[in-house]
Amino acid sequence: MDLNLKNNRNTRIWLMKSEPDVFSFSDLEKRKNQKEQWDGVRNYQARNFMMKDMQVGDKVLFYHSNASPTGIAGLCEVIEEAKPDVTALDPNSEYYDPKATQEQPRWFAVTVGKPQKLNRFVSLVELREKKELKEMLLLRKGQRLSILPVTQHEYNCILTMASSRK
DNA sequence: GCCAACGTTGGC
DNA sequence: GCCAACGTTGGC
Repeated sequence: MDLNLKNNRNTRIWLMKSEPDVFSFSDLEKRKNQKEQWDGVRNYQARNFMMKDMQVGDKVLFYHSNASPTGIAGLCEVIEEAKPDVTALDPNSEYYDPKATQEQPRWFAVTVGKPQKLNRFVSLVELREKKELKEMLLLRKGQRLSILPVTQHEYNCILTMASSRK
């Protein structure tokens, strides 16, 4: 499976999926200081993006998954580097991982903030219709990773879509 | 709710 | 290390 997900230092833009029923873009806007640690990720590839590749200042497309409609709900930024995801240590958390310990936290998460509204929601259906986005990882069959790198070109294209009418 | 397409687990 | 069984993701 060649998804071209290798470590890429030029990557400064990411797409992060969240189920709006759990945590939506407007939830981020309402948070104190408008920031939130991206906890609950329990996939190593997504974790490694947060631990190894994401840097403070990276741009993030906030994507609503498992929703109607699904799509890009807003923008935000990485504002703190990855730190231990303490929900893994909490037996009462739905994200509890018995294999995680204080010494070996196992799961890490960046903190995102600076939510920035888009003129409008850009749905997955619309993204699929764009020829320019044909190669976008999000749109690949079987791609389920909850954190994905986005190219500058894809980012620009989506911002243009969001600032213009359907 | 269905189910394709993944990822993870654990026996061997 | 292989791989079947199982669990999860996420669009529809």
